[in-house]
Amino acid sequence: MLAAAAVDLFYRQGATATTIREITQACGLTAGALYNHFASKEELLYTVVRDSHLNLDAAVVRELDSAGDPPAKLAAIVRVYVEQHARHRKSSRVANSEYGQLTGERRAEIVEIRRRLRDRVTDVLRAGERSGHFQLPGRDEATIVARAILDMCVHISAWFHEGQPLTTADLQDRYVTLALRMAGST
Amino acid sequence: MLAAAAVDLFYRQGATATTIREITQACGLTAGALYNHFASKEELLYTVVRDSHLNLDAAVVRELDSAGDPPAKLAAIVRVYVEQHARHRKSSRVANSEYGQLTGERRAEIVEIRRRLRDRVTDVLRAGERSGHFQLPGRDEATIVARAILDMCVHISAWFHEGQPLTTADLQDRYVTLALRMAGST
DNA sequence: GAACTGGATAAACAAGCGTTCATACAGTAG
DNA sequence: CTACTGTATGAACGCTTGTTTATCCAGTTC
Repeated sequence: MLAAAAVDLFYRQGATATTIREITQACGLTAGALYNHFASKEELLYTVVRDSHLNLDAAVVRELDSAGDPPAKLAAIVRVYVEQHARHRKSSRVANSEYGQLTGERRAEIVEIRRRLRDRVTDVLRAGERSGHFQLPGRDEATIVARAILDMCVHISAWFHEGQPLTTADLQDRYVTLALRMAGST
Repeated sequence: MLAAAAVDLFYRQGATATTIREITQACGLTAGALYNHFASKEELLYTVVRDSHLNLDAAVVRELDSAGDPPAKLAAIVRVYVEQHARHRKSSRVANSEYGQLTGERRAEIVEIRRRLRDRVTDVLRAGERSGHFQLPGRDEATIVARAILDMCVHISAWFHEGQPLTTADLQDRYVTLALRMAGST
């Protein structure tokens, strides 16, 4: 409940610009009540950001396992990313734009998850390059193309919202096509 | 000088998390001195954000005029975007991630510039679709493909920094290729 | 040299921040 | 009934925030 209110406010105003009193008031509580559930404002942000990243990572792993060749794997990843950033756009956007406010170990943990997520895409692109399924636009380009694909997928959360005429499923189809084209899928 | 220090701090910490005293201290001044140059913290942010947007817009218009067919125009836009977001990554990133903190008329002005920038890309994609240079992945997809291309270009500023082995010029070439592939350039 | 200007200062301001704490109260267990 | 746990409260804490103000000083202009 508190976490949900926090996501909503962080999404609209940014985490730094959002007040403990705003968050608790949105749940009909007073400021002090928050500290029965979270040790600090940063821990609350950390919880929200980590949950979003872990959900995404788990979904990617799940879909990756049940996909076959590199094009199928890339399509699966893109499908998951679009789904996550379209359907849970508030928490996803908070996760992506506010994780930098974390400090120390918490920040390091999130950065590590993000590196892992990026590597999964890079690995698929490299495998596809070797197998001849993909033709990337340069030498050792997998990391760059991975970043480009992820940037375009992640930032859906900044502008998309479900409704006429474009559904999440539509968006998934379009973005899979775009990603495969970027990879030079044959 | 003050604006440059502000860009640097906004880039590293976010605008809300950055203090007037931090900005002025970075220039060897005290807090009050800022108000000889800017009416408020928001006006300082506004100046920084607007300058970045206007520079980008001017560069896009200039290059667009001297490019021929739709593929050349799309390539020109991507070149400008990559250049701007790679070489001036701090101010670009601040412009893109902090403009939402502006309020009222100032915010409306920036939102309008951003819409115009997006429309320039959409128009090129539509023209290329009509002329047969492009084949977009669906019906009336120009707006979506435009967003995807811009998202991937803009967010270079979050991870790129000039150096070995990848130069800005390299990145421009790669991203032009990616964008043309996304548009289904023949 | 008098008048004016632009820009700097230290000090203060009210408001708001995240956080703590003593207290209270409802529900559950023994 | 008693003890305990979980959670809420309101008031306070010390600190920081953006901003204002009276004052000062170095140049420039006449």
